[in-house]
Amino acid sequence: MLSTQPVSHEAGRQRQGRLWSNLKEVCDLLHLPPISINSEELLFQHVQFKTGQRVHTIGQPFDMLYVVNSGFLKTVLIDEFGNEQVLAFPMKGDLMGVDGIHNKTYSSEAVALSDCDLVLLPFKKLTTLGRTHVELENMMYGVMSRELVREQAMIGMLGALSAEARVARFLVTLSDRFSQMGYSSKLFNLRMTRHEIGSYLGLTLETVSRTLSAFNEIGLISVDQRTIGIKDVDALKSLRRLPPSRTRSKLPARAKAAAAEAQVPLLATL
Amino acid sequence: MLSTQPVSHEAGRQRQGRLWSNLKEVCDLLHLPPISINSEELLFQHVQFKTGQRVHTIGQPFDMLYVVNSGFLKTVLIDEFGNEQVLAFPMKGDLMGVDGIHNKTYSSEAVALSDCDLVLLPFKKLTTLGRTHVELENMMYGVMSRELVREQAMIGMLGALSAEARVARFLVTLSDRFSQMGYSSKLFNLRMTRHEIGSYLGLTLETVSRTLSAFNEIGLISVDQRTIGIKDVDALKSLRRLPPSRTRSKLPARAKAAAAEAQVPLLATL
DNA sequence: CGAACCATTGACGGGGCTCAAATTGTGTGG
DNA sequence: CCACACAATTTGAGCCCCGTCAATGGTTCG
Repeated sequence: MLSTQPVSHEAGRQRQGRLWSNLKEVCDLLHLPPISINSEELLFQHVQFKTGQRVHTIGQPFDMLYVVNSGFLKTVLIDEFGNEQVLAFPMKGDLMGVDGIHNKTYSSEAVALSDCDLVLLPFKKLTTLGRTHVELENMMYGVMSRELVREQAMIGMLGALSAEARVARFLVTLSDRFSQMGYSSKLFNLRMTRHEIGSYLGLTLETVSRTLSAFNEIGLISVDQRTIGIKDVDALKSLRRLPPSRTRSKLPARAKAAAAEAQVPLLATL
Repeated sequence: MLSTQPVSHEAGRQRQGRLWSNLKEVCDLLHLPPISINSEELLFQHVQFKTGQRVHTIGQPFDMLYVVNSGFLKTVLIDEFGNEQVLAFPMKGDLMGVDGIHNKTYSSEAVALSDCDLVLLPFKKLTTLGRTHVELENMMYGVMSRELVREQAMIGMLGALSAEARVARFLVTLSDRFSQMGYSSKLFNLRMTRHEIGSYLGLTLETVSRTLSAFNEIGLISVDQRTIGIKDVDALKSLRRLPPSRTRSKLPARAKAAAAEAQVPLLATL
């Protein structure tokens, strides 16, 4: 039902019956300092996608980047057996399509999980413009680097955290994102299935479901189908565990602040 | 010992007592089409690092990209407990430092696993130059996008493959890389410890060790400490398994070629 | 209103982590 | 060059987390 999703598109204006955004609005969306560019007339077109529609598919010729203005999506890899591997859940302010630059074809698939409004960024246009506007060029590099850092963090999580910790982090991250977007950080609806969450976190859907139920029972959250209430953010944030432990480096003087106080004793002890 | 490591540096020339490379040589190193740029005099300095030395550390101000000309390294994340998470094992032709563009500080640490020779690419110089040379700019975007795609594949692996499959893939990838570099693809030395491999693959060092021993026993490889002999590449390549299975998408008509013939029945059945 | 799809929960087993010890390799100082 | 300390690797035993299989009920949508 998407009841909590706003229909208003702050960024964007009508023109020729469609929505368009100027560069400043795109920068705002990406959480980047606005670029003082003379060409105020530079506009980017929006496109709408309905739930279930594909924004781009694997192998499709690349020519566009996309910025999410509203709505929720998933990006997935498809392996040789047809299995989906969820890579991310892009939402407002996220950039999509960067993986297509290399090879000139998209290497992932983007699917709308709800009705979406996306800003189209023709890549050629962007680079051409960047050549004369240093700030734009820096923005491009910055955004791509940010994506890379994000993925590195993801690798770190998949490589080092337990199922409980992954789910907890997932919830905290979602909460933060919703908060950024002006929604409640304490109560929100998941736009994806347990299956998709599991794929994203490297877990099965049953483990995701069980972990959510466990969090619910000990009062960290409330769960009702796709409605999640965050009850104890701090507990969720500090919930860790190190299955591949003994992975400690021998340079203890490194942790910026061994300020990691006593951790929640994890669920098993309850 | 590094007995199999060549001391020669194909790319690079002496000048002022140091090694320098021009743009064409850098492109070759990165496996990119050579850029026909007029400034033949454009040279990039090399720097040498000894085993154990850090190329850059987390938080250090960013201003350089690095291309590996020879030697082996690891890039790592450090979590709040001081634990290392290995992100990659850069070797000849790999680019390092891209994660530093965003935030102007490196978000990972690069450590030399052997004596190394790196080409320094001052980022400012690169972008400035890219503004007047479209090809160079495209190269920059392309390389960054390639890194991103690589990390996406890594996420897919960590999220979907069993321990055996991860180790098998790791070996095949290494074999390919060594082959590319002109070494034997059938016999090579690991430059990293079991611990580092485990961190990279999201496993414990014991699991890595046991898996290698198991591969050895069934004749897929030979193992003697850090010397690996590849006996049956095809078996290693086709060795998969899908712990988070049932992850099959409901659109079976997708797999580009259900050409996935019968797989090796995995170790457990032997 | 029925047919998918989705979520929850239980039972069970095994893959991989933990703890432990023995062996071998590696680096450093005398 | 050798001896010693330490790091790396291997291997075993045990167990627990989480994947697998299965059944039920709820939700959605044509």
